[in-house]
Amino acid sequence: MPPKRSAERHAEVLDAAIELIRQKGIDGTSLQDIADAVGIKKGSLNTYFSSKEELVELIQARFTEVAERELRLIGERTDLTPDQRLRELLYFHAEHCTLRVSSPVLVGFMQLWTSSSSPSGRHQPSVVREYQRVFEDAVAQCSRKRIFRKIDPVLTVNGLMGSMSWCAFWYNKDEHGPLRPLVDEIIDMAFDGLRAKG
Amino acid sequence: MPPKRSAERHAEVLDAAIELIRQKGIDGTSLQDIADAVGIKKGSLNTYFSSKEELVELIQARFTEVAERELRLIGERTDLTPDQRLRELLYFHAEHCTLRVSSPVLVGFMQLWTSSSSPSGRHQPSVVREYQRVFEDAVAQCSRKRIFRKIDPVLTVNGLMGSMSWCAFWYNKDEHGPLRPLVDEIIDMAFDGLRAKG
DNA sequence: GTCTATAAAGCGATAGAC
DNA sequence: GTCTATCGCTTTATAGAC
Repeated sequence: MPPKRSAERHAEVLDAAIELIRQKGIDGTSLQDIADAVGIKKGSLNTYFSSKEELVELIQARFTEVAERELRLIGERTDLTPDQRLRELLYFHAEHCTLRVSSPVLVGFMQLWTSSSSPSGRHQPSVVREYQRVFEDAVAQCSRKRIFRKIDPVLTVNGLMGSMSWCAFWYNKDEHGPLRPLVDEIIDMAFDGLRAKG
Repeated sequence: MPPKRSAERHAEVLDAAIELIRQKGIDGTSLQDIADAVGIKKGSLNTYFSSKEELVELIQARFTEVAERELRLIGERTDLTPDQRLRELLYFHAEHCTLRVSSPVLVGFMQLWTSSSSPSGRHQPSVVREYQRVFEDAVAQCSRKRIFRKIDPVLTVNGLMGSMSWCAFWYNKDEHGPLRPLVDEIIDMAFDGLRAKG
């Protein structure tokens, strides 16, 4: 394999690793698998990361970065009503779980994501906690504007995000077609149960 | 370690394996771990199963067996209205995912469960498919009795089961207390969106 | 039924030549 | 930047003594 410019190859390695982990999970993906996919030898991988643990951290960082940027963009949209904003947030989550992270690895990421990197303390606010807060705030705002009735935002978000995340388990593009209309219908049903009466 | 009666030891080995896999996942649990937990030597395990793959199949079979029995029992209860029956089914699923199979291993089981053992064909009706059918039938019956409005049972069940399964990710007994009231509240919100108008 | 011992394979990590 | 080669470790699986 001829040498390539570093940045280019670096991205290539990361992409291949993400795709393999998407299919087979972290434990199921060996460095040999990744090297084969890129077309280099296993030993050469240490140019791009010094250990498998570091590789996982790199992927995790990219995953988080993408999510946070998208969430911020949705939050900044002033053309949406609070419930429309919540809908966009939920759809993003469904898409993120379904299309970018497949079910085998979703739990792995959730665990990595949840576990605080700091060893001290027990249950620090983690990245996931902040991620979820965005959804809870959106629900609370819907309640405040009397679009939703008075509900527990945390429990509501847990229920809603479950319906979205679960798409990763049953949704198949070839079988079901585009994801958006399916998710919209699920959200419609859920929102109907949350709306203020009258 | 003194010899024990076969059936007794067999159950002991299976219980230990389930508990370890619950905590650390399938890949994260070695035969050495299981042998240590039972207090026998690794090599002795082949008395109870001939390979790790067979062990996983044994556990999977027990898991499925329990689920099917419980579902059948709920289905036979004549004291429940259709929506109450659906609620019990959903609660069972939440409990099954949350208390009996923890999040690290939930996906593993889902995959094993989903994948057909028969190599021919692509997407046979799997055990999961039949499991889900029970829920779809319960939803359809709610629609027929005009308790719910006219809705797509498949999509509805996917949404509802997602909310239930997701409990495995966020629910913590010490932090949240009993599971039942939380699940009931989520189901209340969801059912409110499904009820027939007027 | 349990043990010891070992085979055979795969893993991540690293050193050193080019 | 890539390769070869190898180390040290863990894994599953198996054979044979007691």
